[in-house]
Amino acid sequence: MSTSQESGMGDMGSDAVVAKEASGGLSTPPTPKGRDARRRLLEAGEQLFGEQGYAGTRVSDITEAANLSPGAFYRYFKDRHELLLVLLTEMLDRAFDFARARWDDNHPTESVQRTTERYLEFYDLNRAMMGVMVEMAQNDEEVRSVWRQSRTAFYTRIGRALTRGVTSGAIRSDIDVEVAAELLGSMTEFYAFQRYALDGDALKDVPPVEVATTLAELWTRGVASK
Amino acid sequence: MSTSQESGMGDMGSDAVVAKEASGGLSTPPTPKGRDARRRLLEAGEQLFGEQGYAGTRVSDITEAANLSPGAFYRYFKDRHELLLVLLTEMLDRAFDFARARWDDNHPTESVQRTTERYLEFYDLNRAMMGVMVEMAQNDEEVRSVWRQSRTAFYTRIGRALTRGVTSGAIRSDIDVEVAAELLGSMTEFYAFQRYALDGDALKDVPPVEVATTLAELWTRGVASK
Amino acid sequence: MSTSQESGMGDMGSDAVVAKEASGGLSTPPTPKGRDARRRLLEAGEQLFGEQGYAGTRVSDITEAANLSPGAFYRYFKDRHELLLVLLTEMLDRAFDFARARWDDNHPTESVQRTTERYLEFYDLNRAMMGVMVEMAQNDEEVRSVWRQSRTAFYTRIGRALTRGVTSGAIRSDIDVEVAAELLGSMTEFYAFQRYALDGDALKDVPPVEVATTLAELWTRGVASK
Amino acid sequence: MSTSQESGMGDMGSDAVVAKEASGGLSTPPTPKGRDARRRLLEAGEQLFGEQGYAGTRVSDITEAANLSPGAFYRYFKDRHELLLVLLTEMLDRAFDFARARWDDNHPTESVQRTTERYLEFYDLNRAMMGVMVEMAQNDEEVRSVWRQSRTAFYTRIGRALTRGVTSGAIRSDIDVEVAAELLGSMTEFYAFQRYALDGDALKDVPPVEVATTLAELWTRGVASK
DNA sequence: GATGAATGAGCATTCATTCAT
DNA sequence: CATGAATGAATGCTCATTCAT
Repeated sequence: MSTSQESGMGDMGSDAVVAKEASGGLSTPPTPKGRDARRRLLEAGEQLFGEQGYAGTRVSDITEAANLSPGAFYRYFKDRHELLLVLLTEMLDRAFDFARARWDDNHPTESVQRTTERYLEFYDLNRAMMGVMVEMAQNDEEVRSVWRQSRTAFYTRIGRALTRGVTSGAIRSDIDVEVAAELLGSMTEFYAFQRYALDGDALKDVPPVEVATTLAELWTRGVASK
Repeated sequence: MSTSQESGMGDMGSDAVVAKEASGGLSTPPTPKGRDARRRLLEAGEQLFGEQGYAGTRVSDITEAANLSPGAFYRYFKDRHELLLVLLTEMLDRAFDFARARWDDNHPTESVQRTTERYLEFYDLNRAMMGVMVEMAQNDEEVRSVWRQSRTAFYTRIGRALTRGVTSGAIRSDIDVEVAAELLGSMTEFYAFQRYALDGDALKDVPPVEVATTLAELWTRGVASK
Repeated sequence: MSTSQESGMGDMGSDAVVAKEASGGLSTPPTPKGRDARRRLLEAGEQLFGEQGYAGTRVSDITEAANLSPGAFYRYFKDRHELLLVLLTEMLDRAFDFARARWDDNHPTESVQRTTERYLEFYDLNRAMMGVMVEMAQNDEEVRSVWRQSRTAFYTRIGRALTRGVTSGAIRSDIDVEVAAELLGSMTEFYAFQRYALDGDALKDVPPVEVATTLAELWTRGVASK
Repeated sequence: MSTSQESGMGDMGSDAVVAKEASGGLSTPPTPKGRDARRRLLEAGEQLFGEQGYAGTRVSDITEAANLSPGAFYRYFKDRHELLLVLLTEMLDRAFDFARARWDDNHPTESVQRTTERYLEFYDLNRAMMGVMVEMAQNDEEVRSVWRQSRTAFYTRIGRALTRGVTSGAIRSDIDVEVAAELLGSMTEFYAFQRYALDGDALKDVPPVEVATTLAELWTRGVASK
């Protein structure tokens, strides 16, 4: 019989995406003053990239918002692009951890629902940067790469849960687990993307909880009436 | 009893997205020479936007590829952005028509599978422009708008099929049809997006047909074993 | 017996240094207007590089002097550096032709003197750009290269004259013709350089003609009294 | 009768160029630690200016190579330019001393040869900084000045030797001693410059000794066969 | 219809130098 | 003595767009 366990979806967790910031600027300034400046740049970058997109944000916008001179930026980041990568990498790492929820093999529907809620919540909170990531992925191999790694980590986690479900008999054994994991993950991710990033949540009066419920239902039982 | 009918998924089709090109350039040049020039610009634009993204494609790249001088561009399009919109609009219209498949209420799984296959095929063929659309949607309300209309048309079509299924008893009546339609559509769309536009199809050895099958299965029966 | 002949010093002439300007901008604009603009940029560049050095001359200085907008520059030259190369190449070609003088094997001293006078005259006229060339040669391999080719052409020409002199018995046969050619050419070149480019001619009250005479004497008879 | 004497070429030597470093930084720091830091900066500067040119060398490059923080530089030198001047001045002083050789009025050819060998050797050793000096002379009056003073010292030394030679009858009295001195010095200097600084010694298989011999021959006897 | 010359705003980045600690 | 954070002026280059021919 299956047991309730912590993080049934796997633990590729925190190191799924490797930090990458050594190249140009100081990732860990030696003095408190420096660390503070770096932090302010990070915050300003997230804010502005989110509001105006990557292309629409000038380095000088960022330094201004961080109360620094233009030149100071380059002490901490090689260029605008490196700042973006740091921001995205950190966000994806947080997403992976955030969406991790207690998984109960005996109640897969509820488990999916819980995870989905968490995911939607995170997406809602980070919708702006998610949009930036999508924007950039098209022409930027590095962004594509960090995103791909993150998705892979998610799909792997889902795949493990499915596999365990197949073993325990809770999940049908006639489906391609890997493909199913990608499809199910895609369903959640793109729903979130279009709801929060693309449509700006404007017309959606359906509460996320209900979406999570429906999604969990579809996940586990499909649309068939029997 | 249910009947087999053309386009069970709805018919918001061709006029779902309204052509929009009257503002600046001649959408239908009077002379054959002019029509040819315009066509060449359209082709060059699709080619280059797809290869290098919108931001990475200069007007002069396009006119060069179309064997025209830079100035000539503005006889046919108000600006670079209008060309993009024309291209996207036409593509989305074609997508909607292309993915339309005979729908059999008695065999929903097969119907979904057929439609999905068509959709993936279209996406594969137009992956480059799909990527451009995603890139642009982030910061461009007009692009967001044409895309949203297109998605809405799709979801509506799916929703109608679900409603008909509920009526006929083939589909569970306890789900939110609208949300379900969005989720199911999202699953397909994002899978296609990440497979073709983001990952470049590189590592995918699973044939699209199999994906369509799995997806149709999940659609109709979910993952639950019983 | 030796004969008087045209250009006894050789004829590596006009193609000693190959023009190189195809890379970035239009070396030959199709319209007269364009050709005129390019010419104005060339003239302004020569003027300003000469007056303020390469490093001290901004592209905007040049376009301003040429009555053009900053952007226009790049229609005709890839960048500031290409303009410099065009200017230097053309100047060195002219120098080689300019310094060519009728050479009389029976009167080597007079021949050297004539050539030297011409050379000094040319240097005087082009002192500014000569200085720029020297400035740039230190860190710019391309400049070094065009200069080296030009010097080589000169030394070869001198070497031929010496060889012919050896054959005719007018020149000692116990010297290394090649080394001698380099040394003799160096003497002239550096004298000109320090006189015109470095010292600005300020303190020199010795007329060039006298210098040419002395140099020709040293050339042919050295300093020994008998 | 002529006598063999030390440094027949004159002794404007060591003080020909006045040290100039009082303005901004400590030319002689009080503590051993400070003296060491200053020395390291000097060494790093010579190294880097030589390798990358003046324009290509940042203050931070120098301080980094010297294991100091950027700010520390300004304790020892007013600015980057002052460091250069100190370096050049010292080098030119050393050059003047180094090239000094025993002069024998009875054997002028050998004396010239010896001096030339020494000069070429020094140039070879200091080619990098020589190149920097040439680079800078174009636009920097101070550099021009220290160089001019150094050359003048050399030419004066040569001129004295010539004058003495005229007096003793070893040298023709019909030449302009001053001009001849400049020309002869130029010949050596520019040969060295183009050989070591410009062409990088790459293609030169003629050993310096042979060059010195040929040069001494040309110097004393010219190219005329009798 | 087409050309190509001209525009000029826009922006990332560098680096010598200063200064608080 | 030394550090390292901060400055901010300076500038080359791009490219969408206009317009005279």
